[in-house]
Amino acid sequence: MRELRVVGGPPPERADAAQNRRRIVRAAAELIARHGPEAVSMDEVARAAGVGVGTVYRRFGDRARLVYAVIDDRERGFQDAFIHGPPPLGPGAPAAERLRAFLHALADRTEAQADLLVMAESGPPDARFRDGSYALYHRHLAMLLGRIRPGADAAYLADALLAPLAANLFLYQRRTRGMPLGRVKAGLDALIAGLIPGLNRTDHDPSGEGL
Amino acid sequence: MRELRVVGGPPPERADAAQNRRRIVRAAAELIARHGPEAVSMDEVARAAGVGVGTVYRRFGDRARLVYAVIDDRERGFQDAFIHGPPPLGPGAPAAERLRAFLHALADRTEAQADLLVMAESGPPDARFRDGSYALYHRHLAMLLGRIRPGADAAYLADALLAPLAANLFLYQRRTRGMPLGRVKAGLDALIAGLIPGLNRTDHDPSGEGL
DNA sequence: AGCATAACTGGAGTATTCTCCGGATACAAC
DNA sequence: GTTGTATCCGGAGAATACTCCAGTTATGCT
Repeated sequence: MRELRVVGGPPPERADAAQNRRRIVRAAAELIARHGPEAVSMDEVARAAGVGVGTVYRRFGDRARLVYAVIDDRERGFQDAFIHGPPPLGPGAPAAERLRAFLHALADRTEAQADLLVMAESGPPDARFRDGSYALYHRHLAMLLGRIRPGADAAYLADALLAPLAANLFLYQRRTRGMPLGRVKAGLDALIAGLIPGLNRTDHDPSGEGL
Repeated sequence: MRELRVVGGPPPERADAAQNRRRIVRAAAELIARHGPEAVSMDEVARAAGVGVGTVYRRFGDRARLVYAVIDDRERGFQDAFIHGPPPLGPGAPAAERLRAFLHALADRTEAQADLLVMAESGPPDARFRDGSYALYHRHLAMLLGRIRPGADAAYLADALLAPLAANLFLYQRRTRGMPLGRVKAGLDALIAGLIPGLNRTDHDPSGEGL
C-alpha cells in the first residue's frame, strides 16, 4: 500500500536535502552566535555547513529567510505559549488581558532577538511579512481584537499594533533614543488603552508595574 | 567686514561641491523617473551626473540618503503645509483635528512616494529615522499629542503612530493584502480614536467620508 | 598675485549577495 | 539489480554597494 501525496501539495523533500537544511541552519546559528549577526556572510555559512553557496540559496531563497529560520529555531517555545500556554498569555484570560500580555511578550522577544531581527528585516522590503511568524502574530492579534471591538477593522489594527515592534524602530528607540524596555511596554499600553472599552480614560499603568 | 561662521557649525560647502550635489540629485531623479527606482545603480547615477562614484558617496554617504534627498526635493511643499499652511493641517484647528489631518496627509504622501520610500528605507536599518523629515514628523506629532493628552508619553506615541506608515508595511497592505487607501486612513482613525478624549466610544468615521 | 592647506574628485579595488547550469545523486518503477 | 529521471549540488560568474587614496582644485590669508 503506497501513501498518496496530497493533491497539489509540494513534492516531498529529499532526505539529503533535508539534512543539508539542518546543517545550514545549525552552521548559521553557530557562526552568528560566535561572530555576531552582521559579520557572517553567506559564503561563510556555506563553507561551515560543508555545502556550496548555491545550495544555501536553493534551500532558503535569500539571506532574510535563512535568518528567520534561525530565529524560528530559537523561539519555538514562545510561538505556542500564546496559543496553548497558561493565561494571561494563553486562552482562559479575557481578550483584553491577553492582548496586553501578548504585546509585552512580543516586546520581550524583540528585545531578545533584536540583532537577528534587524538583519532579517533588511533585504527584501516584504521580508518581515512573508515570514510565517508574522502571519501567526497577525492572526492572533486580529482574533483578540475581533473579540474586543467587534466593529473595528481587526486586520488593519493588527498590522498597526505590530508595526511599532518592527525591529528597526525598536532598536532605534532602545539604543539611539535610549528608551528603557519598560517605557516601550508602557507606551504600547497607552496605545491599546484606547482600543479597549472601559480603559480609555486613564493614563495610569493598569498593572501597577510602573515603567 | 567678514561674516563669521557659527561656532561649532559645519564648514561651508565649497561652490563646486554644491553644484555637484545638485547635479547628482537631478540625475538621480531623472534616472529614477525613467527606469524605476530599483533599476538605478549608484554607478549609473554617477555617470549620468558626470562625476565619479566616490563623489556621490562623499556627498550622500549611502544610497538611502541619496534617495531621501530626491524625496525631499519632491515634497518640500508638504513639509510646511502642516507647519505654516491653513487648517485643518496647519495651525488654527484643534489639535485633535490636526492630528487626524496630518496622518491622512502622510498616508497620501506615502502613497505617492511609495516606491521611492521603500528603496530609501532599505539599506541601513536606521535609514528612516536619521533622515531629517522623520524627525520633523515626529516632533510635530509629539507636539500635537502633548496637547491632546498631557499625561501620555508623546515621544513614544509619535513613533508608534508613524510606524504603521512605514513604506514597507504600507506597500504590503496596499499591494499584497489589497487594502484600499481609504481603508488605511480609516484604520488610522480607529487607532487614534482611543487617544482622543471624547471620541473613543464610536467606531463611525467622524468625517462621514466612509472608506 | 602667490601660497598653504583643507576639501574635493574619480576610478580602481574590495566585499558581498545572488544567479546559472553542467554534472552528480537519491528515489521510484520494473 | 538496473534504469530513468526529477531533484539536488556546488562553484564560477555577474551585479552592485561601498571604500580608499593619489592627484587636483577651490579658498582664505598675507
